[in-house]
Amino acid sequence: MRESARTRTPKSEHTRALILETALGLFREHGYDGTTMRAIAQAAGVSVGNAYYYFESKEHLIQGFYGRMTEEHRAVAIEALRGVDDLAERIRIVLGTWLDIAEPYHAFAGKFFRVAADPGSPLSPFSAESKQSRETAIEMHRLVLAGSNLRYDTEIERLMPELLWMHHLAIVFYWVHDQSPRAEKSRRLAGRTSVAVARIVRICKYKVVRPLVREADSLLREFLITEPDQGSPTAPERDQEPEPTSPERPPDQR
Amino acid sequence: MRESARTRTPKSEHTRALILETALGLFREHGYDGTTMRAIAQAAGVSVGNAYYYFESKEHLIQGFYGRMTEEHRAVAIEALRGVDDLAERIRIVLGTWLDIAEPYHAFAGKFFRVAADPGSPLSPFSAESKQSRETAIEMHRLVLAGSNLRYDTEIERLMPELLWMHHLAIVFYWVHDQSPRAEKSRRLAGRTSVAVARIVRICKYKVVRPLVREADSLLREFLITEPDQGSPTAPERDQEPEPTSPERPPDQR
DNA sequence: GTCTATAGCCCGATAGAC
DNA sequence: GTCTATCGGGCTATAGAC
Repeated sequence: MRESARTRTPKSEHTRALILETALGLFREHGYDGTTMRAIAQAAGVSVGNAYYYFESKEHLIQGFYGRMTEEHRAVAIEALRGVDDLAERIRIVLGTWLDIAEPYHAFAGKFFRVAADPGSPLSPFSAESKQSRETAIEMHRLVLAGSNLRYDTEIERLMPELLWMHHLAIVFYWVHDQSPRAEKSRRLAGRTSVAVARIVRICKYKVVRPLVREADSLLREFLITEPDQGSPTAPERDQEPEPTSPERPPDQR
Repeated sequence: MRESARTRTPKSEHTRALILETALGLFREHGYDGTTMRAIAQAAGVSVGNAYYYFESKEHLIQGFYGRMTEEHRAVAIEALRGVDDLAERIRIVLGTWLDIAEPYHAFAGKFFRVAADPGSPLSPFSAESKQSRETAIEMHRLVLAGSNLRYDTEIERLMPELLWMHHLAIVFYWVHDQSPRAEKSRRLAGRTSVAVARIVRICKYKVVRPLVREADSLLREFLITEPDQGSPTAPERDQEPEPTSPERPPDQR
């Protein structure tokens, strides 16, 4: 049922990539809804059935897109971060490069986002299927911190990468709704919040906010951190886990 | 083409309500995808065409649901708030009553949320069509504040209702992903964040965080408040801007 | 303005042959 | 792995009744 992410033959790799590229091109040109699977198949020179052989559904094409973009962003961002050690600026760079790369898909991003928001969807940023992309993204934020000259509070140290990732998600959320010309508003917002985030990190040292920081830390650990073993709010992830406690998810999912 | 929200004849009101109730019942029973428009029409004893006469699309049924629930929640919450003046508790009550009311639709909430997340959708909490529900909700949070015994900082006073509303949205977001038995995790989270929010409000008085507060205020005003002034409840929306630079917004929206 | 009935388009998805 | 044929369901169209 679930074909493992990489099937080895180079032929199939090629076909898969071909279908994905074709689809993304058409999405950019005619939008997501405006592009039919038939059109994708035809443009790629394959049959509809074959397209479905590689991508379980039209939405899974989006996941392919997401994965590809995460990889590309990682490479570009790491390059752009070289030599910069101010935390705020580093954060801004990561966001800025993301906005650059995502720009061509802005119009289509709404549909992407919609699908990603469905907790049952494999495209949810919290889903098991997105794990790879998610971890790539979080890992990159770890680098953002590691390369900065800022001493941050150790209490939230472990959570910082996740927090920065969520900051990223928040900007993405804003961007999806942003209709300003070159997404200028999103860029300015990213610049401002980057500074604010860095400032918050700095402020955590002060005593007045200590209890708040501690509470935040506790909250995040209890409700957000999904990794330890089982329960993300989202889904059971490990394949070996045989349908844990809630067999009740009704027939909505596919 | 757009029939304004209330057509007065009681007959049509009744039919509309009938269709909506029937649909929600079926959604609860078979899920959103598992319920066809044909089935809804049949169960309600109307024709498919008639269902579409009242609801532009299947998704618009969700909007009807959202509006109805907002109304119901308002009534229940206001009642439950009576005599309580601790801010944290008041916030918790609003969230708790919402979770109570929403509970039966939890399984179907994923689909609801998914649609709502599409910025182009009339169902987006930020859309013109959702304005009524949105303002009802924000207005209620104004009451939450007004009835509390807490003196909050005047600088962010005007923004507080919106902020509380966003806090609410955040909890809803968590809830949608929450698979714990009676949404217990969401409830506990709501309780904890309510206290945290009240604490943040209180902390705003301290000098260390002054610059941060000012920055937050400025950020929110610039990037969040979308309605300059033009909004009367009946106002035309001013939604999609002319798009001088990129005439390419493709045919995705409806 | 409200409603029925039905035939049909379109497109995502699937079955099953090769 | 790849195809063609077909299905299911959202949505539309039409034509007419009250």
